[in-house]
Amino acid sequence: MQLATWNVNSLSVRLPQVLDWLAANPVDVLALQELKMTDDKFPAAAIAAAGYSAQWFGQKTYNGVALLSRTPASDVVKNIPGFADDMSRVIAATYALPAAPGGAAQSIRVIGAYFPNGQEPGSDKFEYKMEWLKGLRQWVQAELAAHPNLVLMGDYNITFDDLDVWDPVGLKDTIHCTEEERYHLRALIALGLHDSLRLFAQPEKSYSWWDYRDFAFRRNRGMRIDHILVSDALKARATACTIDKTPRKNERPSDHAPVVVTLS
DNA sequence: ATGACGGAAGTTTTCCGA
Repeated sequence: MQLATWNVNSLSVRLPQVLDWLAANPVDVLALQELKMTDDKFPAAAIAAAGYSAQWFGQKTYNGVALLSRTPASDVVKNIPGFADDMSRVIAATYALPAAPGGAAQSIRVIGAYFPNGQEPGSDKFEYKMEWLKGLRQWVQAELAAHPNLVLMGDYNITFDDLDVWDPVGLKDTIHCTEEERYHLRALIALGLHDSLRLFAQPEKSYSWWDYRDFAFRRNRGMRIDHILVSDALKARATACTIDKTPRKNERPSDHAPVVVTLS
């Protein structure tokens, strides 16, 4: 089974690339972020024609998340229960999980999330990011208790450490790299989650986002801010995790690349 | 120090992203 996450920076613009990518990478579940469209504009028919069912949660202009899947979703939740939010940032669903060898059929809980950007430490948007992170953690803790097989994936807008940053000195304490943000990321890990990418050997300077400006992709000046966190039970089944830079080489790319995890 | 690029809204310039 494969699951992936991709911030597409406008699904209207990127739909052909998403369909091309799915044709080449027929993952079981794909979480999308930054749809930047209202729900009535979601291209459900084109996605169904590609063999995927979809759950989506959009809004005008900004944000918006979706889950595309080979099998139907159940128990869909939009945004964080108990955390009032007028932005569409979270969508969760449950899917059938193929039984492990000799085991019984199971289910997998998938949470796709577009974490707040935060703009600048000390700003109102940064404060909102901190409150959102607290609300998310409280809810994910309860979800983990209910669902041993859990994946939390999306655009976290946080780096774990210097390895995730092309210029850790120049970008020290700037947005995505502050100690406050990283505290919250480690707190998610402390719930019993694991950073899929670091379970496996990776190329040096592996990033998932590059600025559109200044030839940042060509110079590999990026950050790793898109993550797939898996629960203990799924860590035992994880066999690979990769960042696919191929779509970032398209003519009109998203600024993010997809991240893919493989489970046995 | 600033802006660079890209998208949306919407109409010419502004907000926002990361």
